[in-house]
Amino acid sequence: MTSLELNKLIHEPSRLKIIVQLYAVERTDFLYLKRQLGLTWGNLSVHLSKLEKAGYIEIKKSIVNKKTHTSVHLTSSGRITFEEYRKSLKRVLGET
Amino acid sequence: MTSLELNKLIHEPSRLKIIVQLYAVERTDFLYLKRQLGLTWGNLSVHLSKLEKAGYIEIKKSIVNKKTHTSVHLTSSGRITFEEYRKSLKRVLGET
DNA sequence: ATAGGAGCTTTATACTATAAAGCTTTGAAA
DNA sequence: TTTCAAAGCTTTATAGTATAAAGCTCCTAT
Repeated sequence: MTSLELNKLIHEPSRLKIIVQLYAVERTDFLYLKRQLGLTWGNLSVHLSKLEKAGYIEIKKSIVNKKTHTSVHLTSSGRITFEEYRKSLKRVLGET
Repeated sequence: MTSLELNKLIHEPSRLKIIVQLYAVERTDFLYLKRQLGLTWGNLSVHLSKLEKAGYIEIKKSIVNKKTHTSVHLTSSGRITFEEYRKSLKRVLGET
């Protein structure tokens, strides 16, 4: 049963989608994620903070055209953790 | 994004495992699920109630050897909903 | 100067999962 | 024969989490 544990931080739908996106493109920004996933500012902000705190993503802030610009990328820890999550998920789903 | 919605009732890890189990065997009992998934009485009880309320499973109580015996089976609605959930999940995971 | 919007963050509320306590029946021992 | 423990749950309380609302800062246009 231990091998069937699903990382809850990643399992949450919005965060799962964030990670999947980052897994594909390596780096993206706040606004793109917001539009892509249809989240509110607050919601996305909180999710990103949690993922950052866990060390799964890195958040970089810069100034572009005099506006703050937040870009996000998956850390190798995040990448590996996601791959493990996927394996667990497959085990949970089994032969179905 | 609508097609990427994950049924939260099914997405919750314990309930997902319950459904996967039922999907495989069609009918099982309370104690088996409890041992198989390593849940407490209370926890399993609550999860089953929610799944029942949603119409995904049917709970039947009977007396076996003078003891109450709770058996559970997946309704066709539950089966179909799970299959849809699986499809959504695949779409969310995409090419990863 | 100030009004409005972009780009977030922080706080509050409402929901949900887990754990603890309780309930009922049976069976065995004192 | 009453009482003690255990099986088999259910209900209630607590603690954690997600979403929504309000707030903050910087910029640009008027």
